[in-house]
Amino acid sequence: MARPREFEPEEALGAIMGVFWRKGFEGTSLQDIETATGLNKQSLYRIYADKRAMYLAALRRYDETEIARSGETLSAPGTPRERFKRLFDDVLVETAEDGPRHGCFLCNASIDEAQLDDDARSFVHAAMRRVERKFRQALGAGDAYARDAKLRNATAAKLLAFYFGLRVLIKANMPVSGLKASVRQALEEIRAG
Amino acid sequence: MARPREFEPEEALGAIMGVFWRKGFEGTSLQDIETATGLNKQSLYRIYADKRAMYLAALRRYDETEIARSGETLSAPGTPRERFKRLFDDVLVETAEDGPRHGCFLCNASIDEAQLDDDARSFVHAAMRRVERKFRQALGAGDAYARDAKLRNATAAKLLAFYFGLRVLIKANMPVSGLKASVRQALEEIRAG
DNA sequence: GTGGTTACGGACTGTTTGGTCAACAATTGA
DNA sequence: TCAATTGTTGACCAAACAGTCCGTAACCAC
Repeated sequence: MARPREFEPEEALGAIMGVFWRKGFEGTSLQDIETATGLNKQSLYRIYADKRAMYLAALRRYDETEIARSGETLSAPGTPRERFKRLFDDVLVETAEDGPRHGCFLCNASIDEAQLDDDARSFVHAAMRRVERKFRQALGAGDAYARDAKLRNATAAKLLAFYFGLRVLIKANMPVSGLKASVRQALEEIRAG
Repeated sequence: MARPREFEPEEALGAIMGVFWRKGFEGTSLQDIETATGLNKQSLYRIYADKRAMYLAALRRYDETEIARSGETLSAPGTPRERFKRLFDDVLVETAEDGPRHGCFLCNASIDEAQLDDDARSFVHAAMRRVERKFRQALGAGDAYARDAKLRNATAAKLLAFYFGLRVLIKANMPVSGLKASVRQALEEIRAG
């Protein structure tokens, strides 16, 4: 019937996610997206209505890949402390490899918020709430937290703040030794068993 | 000798700080700055070489006002726990008044980082380190921390991550009740005396 | 007052922005 | 082979961008 597409939209979305993640919404130009995907505007606009739709799709993709991966890390077997140790260790890997420190796309997006539309803003908010719920579930693997919902929720919120703060500090290039020490302490405060 | 200035540069800088704080570097146009200050471009460019110089000046102003105020909050008398309670309560005030949730300008700037020059990046980094030192000093008011430098530094780094994360969560409009509970728990974990 | 000097404000510039258009190329079904 | 349909491409657009220029207004010393 018609000419088939010469590129893979899913691959392109990966590249779009990467560039928005690194440079933010306002900081990314269509030119940047063309370069990152290897496509030109017309092909992009055939798939997405406008730049904001691309950004929203990038957020969704981030949620489906990175956030989902963190969710799996947290839901794999182990005590709460072991689970969060895995999560934090994954984050600290970013500091080891001497590449650019992206930070957390959700976190970055929520700070771009001023120039975001309502759709993106509420998506970010919802995604953060999902992460919080994952944190609660992971804590629920420990007796102390399984018994006490109030303690579980407060601890989840505290760890969520610590988690996002950690990613900001990593992005701001703070010394790794201090960050590792802070993670060690945060983990110790999670009740054993 | 010559015509005197009709505006107060210090006042204008306050307005510049406000707009960059709210909208970020890329998100703020010269037009926005003109509106915020009530000045026109020519008067602005007479004081600052370019937009980046304005941003850097805004960061400095933030450091001299907001960060300095937090420093005073932390260095006023009291146990470490009391001191951090004052700091966190100040932050939570932002959630009560139903205005826009600015977040922390340092935090916002470190995420804008991609499009920042080296001067701004290193200024943000240095300011964060100063905040960290203030945290350490505040902890030093408690015997347990005064005795154990390693514990003090790890706790300071942990509280720093929690603090920045809290500000991100506030900006992302997370429910206040959870944030308050997380603060309560973070404070409880600070050793008494 | 007058001359020298400085501040101000609007008009202007070249570039980049997000987004569109129309011509061309390639593939399919008949 | 030929129409119909779709993908790709580079040219194009108006608006917004950071930054500049210059004529005019206001002030000071004298």
